[in-house]
Amino acid sequence: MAATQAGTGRNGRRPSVTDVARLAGVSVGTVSNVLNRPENVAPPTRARVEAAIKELSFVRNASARQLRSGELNTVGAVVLDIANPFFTEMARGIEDRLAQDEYTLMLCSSDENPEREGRYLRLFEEHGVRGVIATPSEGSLDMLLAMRERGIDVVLLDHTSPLPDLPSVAVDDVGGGALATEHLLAQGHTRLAFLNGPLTLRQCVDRRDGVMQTLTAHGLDPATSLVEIPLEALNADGGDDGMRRLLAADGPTPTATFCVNDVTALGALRALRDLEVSVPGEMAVVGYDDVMFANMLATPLTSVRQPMYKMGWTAADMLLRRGSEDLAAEQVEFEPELVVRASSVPA
Amino acid sequence: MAATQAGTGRNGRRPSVTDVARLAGVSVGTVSNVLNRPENVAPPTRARVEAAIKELSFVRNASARQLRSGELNTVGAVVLDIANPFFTEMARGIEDRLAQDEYTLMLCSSDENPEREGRYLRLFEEHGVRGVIATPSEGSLDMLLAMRERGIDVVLLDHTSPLPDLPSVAVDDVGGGALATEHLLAQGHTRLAFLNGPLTLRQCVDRRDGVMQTLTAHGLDPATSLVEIPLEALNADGGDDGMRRLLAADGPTPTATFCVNDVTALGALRALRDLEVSVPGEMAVVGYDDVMFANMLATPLTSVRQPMYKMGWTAADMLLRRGSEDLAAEQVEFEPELVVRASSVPA
DNA sequence: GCGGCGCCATGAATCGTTACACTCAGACGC
DNA sequence: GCGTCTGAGTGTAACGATTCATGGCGCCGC
Repeated sequence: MAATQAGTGRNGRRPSVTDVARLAGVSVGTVSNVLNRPENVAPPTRARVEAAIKELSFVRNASARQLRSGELNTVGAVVLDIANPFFTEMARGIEDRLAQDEYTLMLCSSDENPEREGRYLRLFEEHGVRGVIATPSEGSLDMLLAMRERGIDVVLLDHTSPLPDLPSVAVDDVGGGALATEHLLAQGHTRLAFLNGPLTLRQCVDRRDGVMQTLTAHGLDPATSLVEIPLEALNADGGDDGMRRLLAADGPTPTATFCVNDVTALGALRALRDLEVSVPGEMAVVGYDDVMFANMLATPLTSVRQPMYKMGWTAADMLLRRGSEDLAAEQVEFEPELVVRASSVPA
Repeated sequence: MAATQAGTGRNGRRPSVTDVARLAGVSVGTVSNVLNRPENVAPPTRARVEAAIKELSFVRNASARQLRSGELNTVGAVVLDIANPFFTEMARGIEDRLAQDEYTLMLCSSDENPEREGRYLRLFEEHGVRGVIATPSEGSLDMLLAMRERGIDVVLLDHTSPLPDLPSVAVDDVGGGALATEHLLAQGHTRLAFLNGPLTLRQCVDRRDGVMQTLTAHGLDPATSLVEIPLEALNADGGDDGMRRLLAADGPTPTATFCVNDVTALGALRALRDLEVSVPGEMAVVGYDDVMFANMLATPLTSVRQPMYKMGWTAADMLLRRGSEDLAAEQVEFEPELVVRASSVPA
């Protein structure tokens, strides 16, 4: 009997509290109490209601619930590229911290496309998320600020905050770029290449600044000692293509390449292998992020390490703590760390 | 003036259509029309309403919207592990297909934890998602079936369907396990190891079946020719640990290892490197998935390739097409493909 | 000049849940 | 025996957007 009832699905609309109330012979208020304050309902009544819920396989309607009583335990996050281990590792950190407080995460990937990012942010807001963690691309900052004006907590991730009262978790990317460059200069390289992403991304700009500052600090002129290759895409294929373009270009070929992240470095190494250029002998390579597989590559990759998991965890933590305690905006900045491996130092 | 109005945020509640209507001097119905059927509103009126929307920085409330008019263009997906490139590549496929139809994706990671998976599925249902794409772990299948009874489209991903009318996208994992085993036997190995995940996961069971069938088909007794190592975790550390346990175990050490996926194979290779065991000389290694970095490792990894992106794309496509056309349940099965590299064949 | 037709805009009803003020019965104290 | 208190359950007004039957108004054709 229960089966016939419950199994009908698909045709009628979902059962509501009213249906449950009718079946259990109580009022809707009582059903709501069973759902939300069961201790206020006498055990026999509660049992009857629970039986009715099971019988109808009733599921609360989150929209109605939220419409009536405001808040929702969901946080939205927009990252640049979900296929990049750097971002998924951060996402894990976010998710783990949110799970502690029974929050859930809506994760979206903007593909570095501001329009897509905007669409997701709007969607989050329409859904009434409690807060947003975002790795903004250029132009979307205004939208985030506007959302904050409307009362949605915002934490920037992998992006230093441009405003004192906007919390953020970041890594000193200028320092990271400098770290990589210092290392290559110390190895005796004087002609460097930089495979970089679009300058609409803050990460790319900052790492570039670090490179530039370090070069000039060492008395080198970037115009002659640095070849910049703009990448089509910040993935392995982009890196592969960038390296091929670098090697095909006119003029003296650099002896060392700094890649703006490890995934592109992976592609660059692939191109070097295919073209039979020895690493680090003919071309030293340094990446950025130190993702899981960096130390397991054919040529283990020298990389600038970022504490990805911790960054994500911290961002989520700040968001949740802000919600409850309403404390001042923190701006956490982690220090990058150079991990030297065989791709930049001869054995 | 606009600024003072819009900038107040955080204190009052969000503006509603009523506020917009009042400011524009029209009725709520007209505001709704501007939002949903702008062609039915006279241009001057529309302009007035749009100005009011901007002035108040009004954002639609998705809960109310959905409560009244049913549907919502969101699809939920639960995958086993968001940090595994196999799943993120599938997620990209899903996302790209959904974006074509202006759908959005809520992505969650169950961590192979059925309880967590159940929580996410319930959340999806409460939110009224249009459909769910899931890589189910053991036990959650019942929940998915129940959701389908209640009218939510379900597509299984990376899981063959146990029921004729439940659509699914999968890969022949028995065949994949066989492929790997055939290959190792063809290389002359007779004592194999299998680093496998929990048998609560279908993938692990099927790949194991493929191994077993192949061994017996070749007249080998699994009891003597196969060492099974159950992994603590399906990530690099789990693989590292599993390989160490394998090497430390009593009895003759196998000469070849099949890892249930590439991420664990990466860990296994790491352990072998650290313990100075040569690959493939002393130990051949085969992985599964053929993720992006498999061919770039110190020892390029032989792996069983799965069309990850295409799987995700197809699953999303089936979901969307089902919604509109209401066609019969398809059960797509892709064929795995062995990619031989240096980790299993001496140079 | 009038019926009829489009075009626009209106506003009440509606979705499912929750909060809250309320009733009612029974227990208890004096 | 009367007031009071408590615990259990009730009924209804919100929440915010959408839908749809309704009606006013101007214009066209006969």
